Amino acid sequence: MTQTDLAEPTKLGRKRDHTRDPEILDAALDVLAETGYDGMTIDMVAARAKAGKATLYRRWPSKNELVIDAVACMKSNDIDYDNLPDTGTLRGDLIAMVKPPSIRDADRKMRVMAAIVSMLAGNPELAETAQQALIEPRARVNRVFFQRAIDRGEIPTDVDLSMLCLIGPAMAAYRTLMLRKPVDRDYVVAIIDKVILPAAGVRV
Amino acid sequence: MTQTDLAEPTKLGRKRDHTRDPEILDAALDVLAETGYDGMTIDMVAARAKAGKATLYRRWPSKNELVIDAVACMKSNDIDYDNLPDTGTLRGDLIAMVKPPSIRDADRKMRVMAAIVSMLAGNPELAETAQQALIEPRARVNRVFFQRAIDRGEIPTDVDLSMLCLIGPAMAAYRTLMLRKPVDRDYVVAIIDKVILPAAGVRV
DNA sequence: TATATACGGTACTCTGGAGTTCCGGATCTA
DNA sequence: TAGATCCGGAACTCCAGAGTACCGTATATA
Repeated sequence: MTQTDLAEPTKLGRKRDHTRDPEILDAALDVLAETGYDGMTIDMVAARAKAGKATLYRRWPSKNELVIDAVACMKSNDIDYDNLPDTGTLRGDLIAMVKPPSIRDADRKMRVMAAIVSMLAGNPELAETAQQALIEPRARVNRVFFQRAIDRGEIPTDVDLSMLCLIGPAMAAYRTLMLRKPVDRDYVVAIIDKVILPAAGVRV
Repeated sequence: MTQTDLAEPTKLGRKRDHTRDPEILDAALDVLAETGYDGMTIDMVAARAKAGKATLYRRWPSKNELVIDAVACMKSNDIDYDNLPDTGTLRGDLIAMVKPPSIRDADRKMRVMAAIVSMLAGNPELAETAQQALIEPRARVNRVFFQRAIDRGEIPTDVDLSMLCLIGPAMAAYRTLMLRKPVDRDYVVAIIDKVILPAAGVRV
């Protein structure tokens, strides 16, 4: 086999340790959430990940690509759509999603969203990534719950699903980003009971 | 009268043309909405206002103070709280606020909010200014409408006013900042009919 | 073993933007 | 009129941060 073989270059030298990728991306998310996009520096990320700056630039060509990858990786360890809670009532299902780890995870996502909101307009790739990683997963869970409620006859069949799915995320985002108040369990329950369920037309 | 008189220095020289202040602040808001806080440069603002950079630094000590003043000045030409529409129904009052100029104004406020969201955590003064100029005015109008509806017996007396007032702003902000879709008249009417009025407990 | 690449770490270059200074001209007071 | 301060505009200093280069060391292949 020659060195000019196209299919198998068979790299020489020490191999890149890809187990560090998630650690670096996680550090990037921490810094991003704390300081915002422009406040975040590559040195901060490298220091937090206990890595060299060159190591980061070997893996991502620029700060922008690193941030996009970091945002994208928030999607994975998220939700198992095949094993969502199924309590038999819409309220039960919605409340079941309000657990401390879920809240903490959502809070971090909010802060990351705050950090990149002003970039979305001029950065379509980042916008698309944020949509897929931060927006869509939560809406998807809600769609499952509302569809079940429709199938059970718990809520009318003519409700506006896309609108209903957004109420929770919208209220939580507004409280975090604009009002800068904590989204705790009591607040989420209040949103469910006072806004979402009435809007869904649940019998009271 | 000596020059060392404390009360009346009686400034010499050409006087500062304060009619330019609003023009400069308005230019700052345009640039802010278009490029975000960090994307905005003093040169951009000066160029758009057809002013010299020194003129800006004569009036505001730093970029941060300029932005705070610009955000604060969005509060004024806003709403006449003594002459709010009074149609006799909650729905009528809410719909009456959905006019093209009001929508355009709200859209600009949203973009400015997007531009500064990531700064709020580390900039309490800016956060307070944004609260007073962008958040509170709209909530205040809503409170008037909902209180009237309570007084008329149109909605229950035990509704959560503070929660109700946030639904509209939260849904509109989410759609603009996160989903990056336009908040047009149809969408606002849909929010009112499908979410706000059911949550308020209006008889249907 | 010789070579090539990864590693953490440090020092470097380069660019853009905040803030300052100065200019010629205009406008104010004494 | 003389001195002071404004104006728009241009040139300047200064610095932080993106990205690059190189070090000594570690780990891979041939």
